Amino acid sequence: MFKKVLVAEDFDSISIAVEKALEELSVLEIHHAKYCDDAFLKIKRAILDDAPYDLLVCDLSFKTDHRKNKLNSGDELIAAIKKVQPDIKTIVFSIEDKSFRIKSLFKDLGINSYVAKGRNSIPELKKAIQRVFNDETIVLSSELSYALIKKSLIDIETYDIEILKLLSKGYILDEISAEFKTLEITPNGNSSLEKRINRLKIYLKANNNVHLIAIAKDLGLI
Amino acid sequence: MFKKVLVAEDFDSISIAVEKALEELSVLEIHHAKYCDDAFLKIKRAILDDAPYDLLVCDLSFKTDHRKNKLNSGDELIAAIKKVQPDIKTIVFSIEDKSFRIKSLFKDLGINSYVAKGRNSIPELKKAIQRVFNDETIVLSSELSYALIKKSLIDIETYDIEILKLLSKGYILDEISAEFKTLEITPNGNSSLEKRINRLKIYLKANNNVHLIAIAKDLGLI
DNA sequence: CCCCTCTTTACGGTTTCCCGTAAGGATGAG
DNA sequence: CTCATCCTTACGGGAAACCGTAAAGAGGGG
Repeated sequence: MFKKVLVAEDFDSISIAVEKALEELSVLEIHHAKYCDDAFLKIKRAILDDAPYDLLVCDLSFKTDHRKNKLNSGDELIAAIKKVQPDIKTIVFSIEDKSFRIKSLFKDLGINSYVAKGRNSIPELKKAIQRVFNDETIVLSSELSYALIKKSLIDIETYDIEILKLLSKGYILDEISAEFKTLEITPNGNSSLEKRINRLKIYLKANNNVHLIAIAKDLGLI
Repeated sequence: MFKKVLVAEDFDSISIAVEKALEELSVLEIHHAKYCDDAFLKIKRAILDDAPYDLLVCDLSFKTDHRKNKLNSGDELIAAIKKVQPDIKTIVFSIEDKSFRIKSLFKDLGINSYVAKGRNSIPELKKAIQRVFNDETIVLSSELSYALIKKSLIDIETYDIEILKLLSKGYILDEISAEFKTLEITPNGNSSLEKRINRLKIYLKANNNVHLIAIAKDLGLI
């Protein structure tokens, strides 16, 4: 079994249960970080001490509070860690259940497993840890099917997200166009923006912009 | 200390930690429900058996899954329970941190304490349980201040929420007006609706309807 | 009863969205 | 080079939102 594991999770209520699970799997060294920055420091420290972590169990969203942090989400944390220790095994344990998000975790960040927090997630987490230890590449909690992930959303890219974000901030088309021009994002003509928004509306089955933003919020796109 | 406590919480990862905390407070009987409906049944059963619960520790949001439930949120659960056992002590343990929501829990549902899930929430929960046992009326986790609650949102009522919901579903003014007429909700003239939406836009500092819905979503109003 | 006030509704002008059509520009194949 | 195609942008007309003004209706006090 894994020897040295780091748990990055802000809620104490959850990390208590995760650590209990790890103990039951006979993990010897279990460390815990409540902030992404702390987690990253521990990873780097461990490398310097020549005793790197075998496994990272990581949440995605971290509550913001008074503390100022460089890394503010599990995504950023994993990306940073992969740069200093590319071979570390990673399991994401999160409430997020949007296929769009999960897919990108496997594709862009190369995580090994994803377990959704839920009614029976601790047993699932244990199974996932076991299977990652056995070098299975992609492991999903049973509540999620890989089929779901594959279908995913057609092609909503950063460009679309950017438009949606500006719309949600109350920008009108002219303003988005202007903003894109200063940021040198193309296309930035009103018509192109309209066309792109229209594509999104068709794809997400929205009647109008208001509806579109409501759906995008629900999907966690913005 | 309380003798018989019910924990209504869908995530196993969290309920494990809550139950551990209750054990440490020497609570003898700890029961647990993953669905609101189950929790309600247990409460009713306990009354029939002449051994009612002393305390309810309750989450607010419950993940929906395959199961069909009558009660789908902590709010509904508490409201239902208060009808059959008005004197039960209630502590809400939730991730929700919108003053608007929390205020209505105290005002409309008469809960005794609110603890926000966070980085140090289990010790806070323990303290809250202790203080509720000592009959203190309103107890908040230290991360929240009562001042915050008092100021709260001016007067956003069900009527406003209804409008916001319909807007977020892509309805246009005419459609909202028609809907309100069939539901016999007044006022329902286009102008009145406009005026009300405008009030919301001013209050929530929104530039237009799209912006307004984005903000309402962020605040958890819809 | 009338007057005052507040709420609800109606109306009109401007802005923005919405949607179809089409012109201009880039790219690649033949 | 020419043609076909795709992408970007422009334009225009109708629908909806936006915003100010004002009329109609409801309720309360004197």
